[in-house]
Amino acid sequence: MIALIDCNSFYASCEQVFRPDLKGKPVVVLSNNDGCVIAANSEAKALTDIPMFEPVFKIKDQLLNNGVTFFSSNYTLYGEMSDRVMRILQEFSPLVEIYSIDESFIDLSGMECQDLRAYGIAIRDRIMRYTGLPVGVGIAPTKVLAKLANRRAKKEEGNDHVFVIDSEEKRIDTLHWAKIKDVWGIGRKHTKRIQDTGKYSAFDFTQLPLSWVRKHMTVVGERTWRELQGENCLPLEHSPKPKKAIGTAKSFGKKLKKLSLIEEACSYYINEVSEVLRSQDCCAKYLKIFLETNYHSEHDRQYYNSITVTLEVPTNNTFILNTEGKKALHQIFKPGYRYKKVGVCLSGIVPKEYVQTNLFASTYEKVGLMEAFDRINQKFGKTTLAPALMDTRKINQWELIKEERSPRYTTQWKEVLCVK
DNA sequence: TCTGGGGTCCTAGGACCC
DNA sequence: TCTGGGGTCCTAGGACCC
Repeated sequence: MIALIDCNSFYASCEQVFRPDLKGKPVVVLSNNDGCVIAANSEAKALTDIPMFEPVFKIKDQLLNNGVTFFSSNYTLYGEMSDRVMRILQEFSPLVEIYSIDESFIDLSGMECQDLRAYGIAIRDRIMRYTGLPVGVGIAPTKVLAKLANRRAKKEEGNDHVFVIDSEEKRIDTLHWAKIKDVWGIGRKHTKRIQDTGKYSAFDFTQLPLSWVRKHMTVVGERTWRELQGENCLPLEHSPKPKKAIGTAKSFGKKLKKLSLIEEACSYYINEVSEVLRSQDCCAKYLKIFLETNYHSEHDRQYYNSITVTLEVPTNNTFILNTEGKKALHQIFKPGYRYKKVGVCLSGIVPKEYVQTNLFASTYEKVGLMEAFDRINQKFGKTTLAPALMDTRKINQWELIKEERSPRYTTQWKEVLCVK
């Protein structure tokens, strides 16, 4: 058996943990740049029908009139709260697959004879007691069924956020209960295609011939179909796989026309992604830089361009990547546009001990330089050392807007909650 | 005026190899 | 006149996830 543990309205719940005055009140969390709603707690969802990813400016009045509290996203806080939850889960199973910031699959094989519902309740209660975060627990023989069980745990009254599929009757019953779009792995496009054949429940989907599923939804759809019948096709991952691509691209706080400021942001992102790359002991062969204007805006002239640089020798050196990135950016930058976003993406990622060197390469790396660079930044703070191109004093000229960010309660001494 | 960010997997088609 | 057979690698596009 597999359990899926998922935090309820995770970002909003994290904010509420440190603001007990907001208990039982509507809370929403906004995306970067305070652009869209990305999380809303049940009170906020109940109050108004808040569509996720709706631009905030369109619904701000509606939210304010209903006394909803807003937060800008505070990923430092959410990431650290997530670590706490995942550590607790390790007390319940030797195998925990962290699937995302707010959910994990855990292996319960060998425990089938136990009272799994009681076990699920114990997980739910311990996480609440240790972190203050509410979670839902779904337990079933496969991942896709565990996802459905988790959904039912939360949505159906009387389950107290724990639901177990441990018999054929419960499996069939849950498949009838679930709509097609509730199935993990079936998104908007496939839902529509399936509904066009006159099928509406997850059960109906399992009655479609496999040949149809295979033809229209490839092998990915076939796995989902099989998992719903109780056949395991998606094994738990024992260890996190190294990333195949590492990228970052954020909208500027305001539209930028000047190349020099875009350069700053670009070097900042390169610094960030190369640090992630080094943390997994890898090097990258390709560096992609892209630049874009605001495609939502009708009156602005539009421009998008990207360039992928093939590095002579795969590297994770911030300085080499910065030099290459700057050259690439100069090639695609065209004056006269109001730019909204610059992005960088590293790919062709290989473990650093397998890097294929090049006899004629002109780059020369100082051994140990980046290790020292990272250690100093870990000890004294994120940008204690940075390439000169990245002028941290100018950051406010392009950085994202986060007007309502809560304190970083758990990671900054100066921001620790004070109890009187 | 203001519209998120970071990923994965699969397939088809083209270019190329011997 | 007749024009093979077995591959790999890369990219773009589509679908999905949180």
